[in-house]
Amino acid sequence: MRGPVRTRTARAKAARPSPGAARQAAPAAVDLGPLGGFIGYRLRRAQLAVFAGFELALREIGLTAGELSVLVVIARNPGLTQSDVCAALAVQRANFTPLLHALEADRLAIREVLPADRRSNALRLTCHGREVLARALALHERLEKRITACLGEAGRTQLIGLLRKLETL
Amino acid sequence: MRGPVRTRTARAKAARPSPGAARQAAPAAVDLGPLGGFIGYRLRRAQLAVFAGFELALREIGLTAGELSVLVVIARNPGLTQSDVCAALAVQRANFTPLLHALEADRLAIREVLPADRRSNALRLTCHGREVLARALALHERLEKRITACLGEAGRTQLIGLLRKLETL
DNA sequence: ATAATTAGTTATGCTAAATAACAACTGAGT
DNA sequence: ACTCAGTTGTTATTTAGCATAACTAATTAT
Repeated sequence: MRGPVRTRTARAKAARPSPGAARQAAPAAVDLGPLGGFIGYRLRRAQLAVFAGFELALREIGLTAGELSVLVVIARNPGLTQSDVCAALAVQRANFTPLLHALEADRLAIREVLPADRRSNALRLTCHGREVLARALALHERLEKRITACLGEAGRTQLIGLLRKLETL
Repeated sequence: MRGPVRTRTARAKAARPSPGAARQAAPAAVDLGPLGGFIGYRLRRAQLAVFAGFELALREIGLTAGELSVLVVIARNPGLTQSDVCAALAVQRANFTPLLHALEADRLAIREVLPADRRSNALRLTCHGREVLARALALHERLEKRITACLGEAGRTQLIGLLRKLETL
């Protein structure tokens, strides 16, 4: 069963110093060479950290980053079709279907067949969906706060600007 | 067979205007709402673009981003163990094994059992590996050039600094 | 009508990433 | 010398993200 509130895998095993632990010699500081200057590498490492933070922040709601993004877009643009959302978020239509069905199964969103064009569905949030979204956004806000604390307000704004430019590469 | 030069999937289908093409009404500009300010979202979009650029740039060599990063690290730090590389690149040891074996099968790297500790392997590049790495780095340079053209030299430096900060979130 | 397109779906494959379990090996303490 | 906890690399398995091809149903152009 996949309710709107899902508990992910329980992590955190509390790494004890452990008695017979062989104390690691200083990690020897591996030289990354040119890799450290690769934007792609830095993006991957940063994304790993941010996504870990995301999962931590939204654990109690149990929404995926992808699911949250879809909820936000539907909330802001009720009546969009699946293709519209897919185009907006750069998701393949084929991959969007199961994601949306999951949201529907959780009673967060509904697909409404349009009489005008019976091929496409108008997407809307349920009341419950709006509530969950509001909670999720509040939780997510904490993550962004953490990021702002890490980068500074100016740094955060700069970063977004730079990443947006990269998207048009 | 998986040679050092692999041709990935052939894309680029040249979207023709096509005769009976229904001219899309203006895409209606979906409102992303707060999503546009999510660092995680921006990271994903940027990474998509950069990785697409990576694949394009390295197509003729056929190295994965992960593979290239491993080659760079081994080249710079000959004799590292698998665990060392994994720690340096934030890769699971279990996932590293097949990656390394692929590099070995392509005669780019070798595993040398240490008499001192017969559990671990010292990793080195073959001559061929060094050659391929040099070519790969040259090709990758083009990508970084494109990125610099997109962000400016200052922007590129800023971005790397900001992403590094994010890694420690 | 008929041909071409579009919207959504299904099936499938690939890669990255995570986890658990295991054998071989090491080293520290008794 | 021996035990035992810990490490190294491996295998197997699972999951998520992204991609492509092929299909149905509905729509539009000619």
